[in-house]
Amino acid sequence: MPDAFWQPPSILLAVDLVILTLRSSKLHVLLVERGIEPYKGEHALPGGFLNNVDEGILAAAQRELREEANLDASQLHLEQLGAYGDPGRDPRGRIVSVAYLAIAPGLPEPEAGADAAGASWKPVEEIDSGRLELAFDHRWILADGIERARTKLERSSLATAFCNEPFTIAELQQVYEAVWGVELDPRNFYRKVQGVPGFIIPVGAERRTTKGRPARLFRRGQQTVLHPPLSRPNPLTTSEAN
Amino acid sequence: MPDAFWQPPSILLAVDLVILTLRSSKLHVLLVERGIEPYKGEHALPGGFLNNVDEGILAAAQRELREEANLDASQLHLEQLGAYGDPGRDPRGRIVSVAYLAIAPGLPEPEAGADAAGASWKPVEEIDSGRLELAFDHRWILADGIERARTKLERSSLATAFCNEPFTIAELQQVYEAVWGVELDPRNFYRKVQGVPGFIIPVGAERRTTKGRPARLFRRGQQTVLHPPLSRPNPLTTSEAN
DNA sequence: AGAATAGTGTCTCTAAGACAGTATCAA
DNA sequence: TTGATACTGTCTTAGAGACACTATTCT
Repeated sequence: MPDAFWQPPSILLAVDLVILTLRSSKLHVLLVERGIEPYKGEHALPGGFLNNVDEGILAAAQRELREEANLDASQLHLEQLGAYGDPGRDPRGRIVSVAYLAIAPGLPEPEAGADAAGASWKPVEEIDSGRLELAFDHRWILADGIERARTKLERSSLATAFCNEPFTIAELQQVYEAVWGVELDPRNFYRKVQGVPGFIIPVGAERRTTKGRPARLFRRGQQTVLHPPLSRPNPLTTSEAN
Repeated sequence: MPDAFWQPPSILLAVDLVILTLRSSKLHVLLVERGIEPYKGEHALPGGFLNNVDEGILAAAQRELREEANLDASQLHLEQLGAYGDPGRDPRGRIVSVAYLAIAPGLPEPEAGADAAGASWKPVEEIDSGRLELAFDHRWILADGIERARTKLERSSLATAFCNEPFTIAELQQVYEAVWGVELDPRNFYRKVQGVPGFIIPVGAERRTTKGRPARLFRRGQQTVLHPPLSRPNPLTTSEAN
């Protein structure tokens, strides 16, 4: 029990970014190679400390997005994941990190030529298969970010944040398949996506150059909450797993 | 851009608790009356600073749950909501608060006879109708907590955390009705709830004393993710609202 | 018997999933 | 024409919602 002379402890606050995108139909995350100790040379989520005591947490996340990933926060989906503050998560001392989830469309440049050298997109599969290790507790932050994206695809229009406008329905389907890690029937996907009012809007001009029949082009609709939802295929229940 | 002599700013870290329960079929939240400035005399969420630099954030939340609400964290659902750290949210300086959502079954005692005098259950309706104002940004934290509970009722067994065991299906229905703020058809509710494998388990002994036919009693099942989900009645879409 | 609460059955409609078939391009 | 991709239609089944009905208690 704190007495009259007790003072609350001071803590260092950082932000970390889980930036997801789709590259060649696979879910990727932006990682940086750490230039300083601890974990020097290892891969980590981009992030950093608050600049000063007056900087907002979201503002810090937006700044890091620009500095470390060369991305413009105003064009991206950005939401808070939560605070990660286990004592001992950072060997330098008590550091609490607020993690943010950012969703970016496929970028033209392979990676950002930003301040932080060594930023690169990595397939998330390499991390949760254990082939690629992350510094600190970033593996768990990433897992939480992916899980957040997975569930939000069902009832929100988050999937369109992975796409450059205009996009085709097949591109949108690739988003769902990559994030959920499943295959979807294109025919049913077409019907369902088109049936959600305000999800995607056909842009007058159609077609695009590939092989085969040209696809209609769409842009994001105004609706952010999807009804009916695009439900994820049944996860196995514990009783069904055998 | 930080130079070589730059040091990250130190910050004070607090935890705040959104503790929800059901009292006479209405959703209630536990509030304390602040005994010190700022906002002295006003209502606020229970919470407080980290005790020391080695205390975990979750541990601090569990401690506050015990100190301020006299509740045993090991018996309760407790999950993190997120970090609230806008500069200016606390007039004492830069204080970042990590909010937690706790779900408690209806307690036998009307309120906790704990250290913090003046703790009391308030209907959440009084707050978001604006009749009761909260200190700091606690109104928004509470709103986020309620929203989290609402969405988690659909796909998780969170609803049972509001119930003392054993419980009846009608009691469980009241949870859904109070949190969602809707009326549900009891007959359809029975069918759906019973149809979710592992959600609720009939405890051998049935019946209970009321007026009318005795109700069968249930306890929580082992399944935490519900399939099929209990879907919330359609929110009006923007196009439907007129 | 009547009121009250608990629980079942049945019908309709929407939406999910499976899958056949058609359309429009390039080579 | 063939191959490839885009898109449409149709059937079956699961689940949502509406609502009539039966069951078991108390007074």
